[in-house]
Amino acid sequence: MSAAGPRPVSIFDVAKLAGVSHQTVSRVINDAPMVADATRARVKAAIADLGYRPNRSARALAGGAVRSVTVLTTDTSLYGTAETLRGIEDAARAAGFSVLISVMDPDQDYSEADILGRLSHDGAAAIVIAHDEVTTYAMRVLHERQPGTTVATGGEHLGNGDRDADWLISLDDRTVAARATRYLLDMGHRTVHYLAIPGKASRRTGWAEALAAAGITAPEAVDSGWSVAAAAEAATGLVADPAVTAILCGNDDLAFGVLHAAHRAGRSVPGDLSVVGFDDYPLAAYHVPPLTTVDLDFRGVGRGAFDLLRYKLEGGSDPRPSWRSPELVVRETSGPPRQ
Amino acid sequence: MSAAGPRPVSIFDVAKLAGVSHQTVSRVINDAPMVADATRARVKAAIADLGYRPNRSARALAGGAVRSVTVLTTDTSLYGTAETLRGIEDAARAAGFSVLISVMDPDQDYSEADILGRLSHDGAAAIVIAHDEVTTYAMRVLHERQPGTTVATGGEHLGNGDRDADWLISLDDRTVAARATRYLLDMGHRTVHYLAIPGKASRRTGWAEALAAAGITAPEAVDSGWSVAAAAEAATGLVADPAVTAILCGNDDLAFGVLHAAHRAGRSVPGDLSVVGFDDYPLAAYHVPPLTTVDLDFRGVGRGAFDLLRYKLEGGSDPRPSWRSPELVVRETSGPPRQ
DNA sequence: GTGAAAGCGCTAACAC
DNA sequence: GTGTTAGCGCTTTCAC
Repeated sequence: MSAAGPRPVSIFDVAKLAGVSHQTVSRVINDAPMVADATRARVKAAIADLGYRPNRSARALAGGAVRSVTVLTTDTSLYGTAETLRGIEDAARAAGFSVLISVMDPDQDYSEADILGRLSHDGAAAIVIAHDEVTTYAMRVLHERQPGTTVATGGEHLGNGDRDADWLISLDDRTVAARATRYLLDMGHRTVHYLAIPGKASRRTGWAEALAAAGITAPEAVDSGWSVAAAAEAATGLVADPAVTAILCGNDDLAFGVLHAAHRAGRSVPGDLSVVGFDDYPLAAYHVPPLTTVDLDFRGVGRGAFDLLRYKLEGGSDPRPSWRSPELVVRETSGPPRQ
Repeated sequence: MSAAGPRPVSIFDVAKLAGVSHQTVSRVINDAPMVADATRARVKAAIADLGYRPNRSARALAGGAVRSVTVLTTDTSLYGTAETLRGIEDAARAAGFSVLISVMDPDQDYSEADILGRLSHDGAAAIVIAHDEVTTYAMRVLHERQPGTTVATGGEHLGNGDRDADWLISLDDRTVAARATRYLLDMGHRTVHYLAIPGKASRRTGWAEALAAAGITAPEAVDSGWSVAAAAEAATGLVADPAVTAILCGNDDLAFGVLHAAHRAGRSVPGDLSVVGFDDYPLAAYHVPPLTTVDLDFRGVGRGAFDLLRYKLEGGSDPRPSWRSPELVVRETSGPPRQ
């Protein structure tokens, strides 16, 4: 069952074959200058011959550049998380970093030690994709214990205003939630209901603020879980009420759930009911009818998070935000209310 | 910009504080026997006091148990991949393994060295989620070079029959594709068309075989890309043809694309056209109308892949398959053809 | 039970 | 340009 095999080839084997010292081999594999071209060629040949591959553990131990990031998150199959992860990966790969992913259980209680223990070593570079209590806690702990090597994305700001800008990247979903709410109001809806997703407080805030700004008392937000099924369930009361003509949803899964519930309740969309989602899943544009929603550039944010981390780690030029701002995408699940 | 900080606490610091040798500390953190209870307690206290955390690189270098897996794949945001990854993570986490993920570019050409170089060291444990050319190649290379530490999932069998069973885990989508085809035929459709997803040859094969078994000459399969958009585009010809009454799709995204195209073409589902997907996305059941599709237990397969890997690495009891078999889930996008 | 010595594969710092 | 030496933090093996 065990897979021992012969001892893997090391830097010394290469050195011997090439007739140089192991240090020269090290120089070659690290593209260091100060190696004669002829020597370099000889070493490279030996490397190819032997199929030598550097051992990252040894490299890390010896104090070489680390070139790896640990991503902490709770659910890699959620659209937003998956896309953010994708963005991180893309950027990390391009920079020659490897990415470790550490998935936490949203229903478990973690200690500081639990969280720190997920890193491969003390002070290891980390990116937290924060979108719930557990990951928000992880983000706090890591930022406090190792601010120089931690970056987070998606999390709500810690209330430090701009001081968070050097480690926390987030999309301004609050403003765009307000924008979406106003859009519905402007079409003539008397109010807008909100189907809330756990954690994303800023979306709810934006919605409430837009209502307040219009002089409307916000109806009670309805809480839903993350899944389409939970949303369909949570929205049954809402869709059954003829007075409800517009619903803003915490994300597209919830919107799909609402659409399903509305269909079952015999309410037509957008005739009887306008539904607006959040996230712009790839499917949203191809749904029947196509879903009005908010485009959120998760992948861009993931890339941005990695760029920022790398800047903290290695310096270089200040990375400039490279992600799209959230934007309302009006499609066919929204319209003016029926007279 | 740099994040130096004080030297992290090592095993020696703990040893000193606890008044023992570093070796004893090593024993304690590895739960080795042969340590007096009093000593153990003292060491544990020192560990907590100092906030000591073992360095995984050092551990790996020194020949300790590795406890990490590298997952190779191309697209972490595809449903099947994301779910498989999730299954691997769940199982890995439960077993105390950390998971590294290495994303490859589906459009790039890789050499053997490129692939081997993605592992943290020679012979590092790897799981390949194979679903396209690049990952299939990676799976071949790794299996050939380090069969004892490689497991793959999703890939088509290499034609070795049962000999692949100890490293390749795949769902039998061929049989269930045939089953889905027969289901449509049995309802009275004269033939079934197939919208093909790249790579998944066994699904196409199952479809073709079922048709052949019914004495029907298979129509030309229509190739689509992975995205909903590509599918909607690819299916325009199909949905425009009134002779086409049933379409089996390579996955649910493609099915959603077909549904979209059908709607645009003014064909009703399932009245004019039956559509069957593959994968059973969470959304499928809540789509309007709910999508007939095939349930594929990716998460179970991911878990199974990890269990198998661990068995290869550490022995123990032979892991038994723990995933659900693929099954056709009939919902509301399929029915008998109109007379 | 516990400690001392050696070494994993590599890079850093220094010599030449 | 290149080689030598000394660790990185840990686990192993072998003493006691």
